[in-house]
Amino acid sequence: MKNQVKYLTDVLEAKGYRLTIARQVIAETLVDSGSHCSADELVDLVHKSAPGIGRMTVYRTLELFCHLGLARPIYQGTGAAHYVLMERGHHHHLVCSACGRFIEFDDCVLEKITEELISERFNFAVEGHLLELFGRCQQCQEQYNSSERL
Amino acid sequence: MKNQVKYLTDVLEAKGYRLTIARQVIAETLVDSGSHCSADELVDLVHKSAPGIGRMTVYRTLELFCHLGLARPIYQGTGAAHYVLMERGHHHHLVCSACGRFIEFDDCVLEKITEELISERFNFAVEGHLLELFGRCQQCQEQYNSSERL
DNA sequence: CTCTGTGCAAAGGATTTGCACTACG
DNA sequence: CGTAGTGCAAATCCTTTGCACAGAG
Repeated sequence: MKNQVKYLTDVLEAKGYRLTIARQVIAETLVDSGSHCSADELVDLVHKSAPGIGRMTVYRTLELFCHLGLARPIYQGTGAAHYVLMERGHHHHLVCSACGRFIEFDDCVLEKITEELISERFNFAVEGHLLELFGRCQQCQEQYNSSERL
Repeated sequence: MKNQVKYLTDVLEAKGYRLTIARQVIAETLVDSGSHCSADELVDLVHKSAPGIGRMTVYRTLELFCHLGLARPIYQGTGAAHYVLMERGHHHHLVCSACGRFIEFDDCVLEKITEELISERFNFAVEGHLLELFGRCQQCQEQYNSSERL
């Protein structure tokens, strides 16, 4: 987890971006949050350890992370976008279509093969991927039928 | 492609939603667009064939499609969310991190296996997935080095 | 006929500028 | 020291309500 933060800051420096207090705090907070939260939640969390850091800085840092392939915005259809960290370029999670719960997992063997195939077929230099699986989590399979209306 | 539209409208009816002109036009337009556009673009496209259909109806229909697992919003980090159709619950594309170009593809063999593994391990009823691969498309590999700044 | 779906306009949020100030390297 | 990064507030843009009307079944 500490390593994860170091990786983020190392990439920043390697690309010639300045390693500021704000960016460090934001990186730490994002990792601590479980690598998954909205910009707004992140602003609140950051304020707990460093009240001086502005909302804008959080937005801009997230944008920077995305630009560098370190994070990715995902949109849940309502409200604000969420940001997920892409550890070593990868992120996987399950999204429950009933309760919206996220279940993070880290299993990359099959996707590796996919990447190689794609890389060849489309002449596309794959740098990472996001795999989202949609369905019903255990609780929601028990609680609901599949027919609740919008 | 025609089948794709029929599938969408069939699901609507099967779930007890009314099959209105507006929904039909929106489904057709979304499929014609290549199953991938922003709400705003879709409003404009829909207006070309049916000027009477309001912006709200497009938003609400997209929300409905997402609720039914027929579409998925994706967020590119700037501006409006894009919506992609999930054909038979699946969608795959490549995103170029330099030019933002999308390359759609349809290759599902490996993911099938992944779904089964996940399903067992997490007791999660997988209904579909979205796989996004990030990297450089052919043109961008030729044109840029990997170090352009934000 | 009844209830779901639609359209409009206004409200509500999230995200993005513009610009002076701060601080990393 | 110079430039990249920051913070604030105002502006912008996307998306969502509220409510009366229209149309599908």
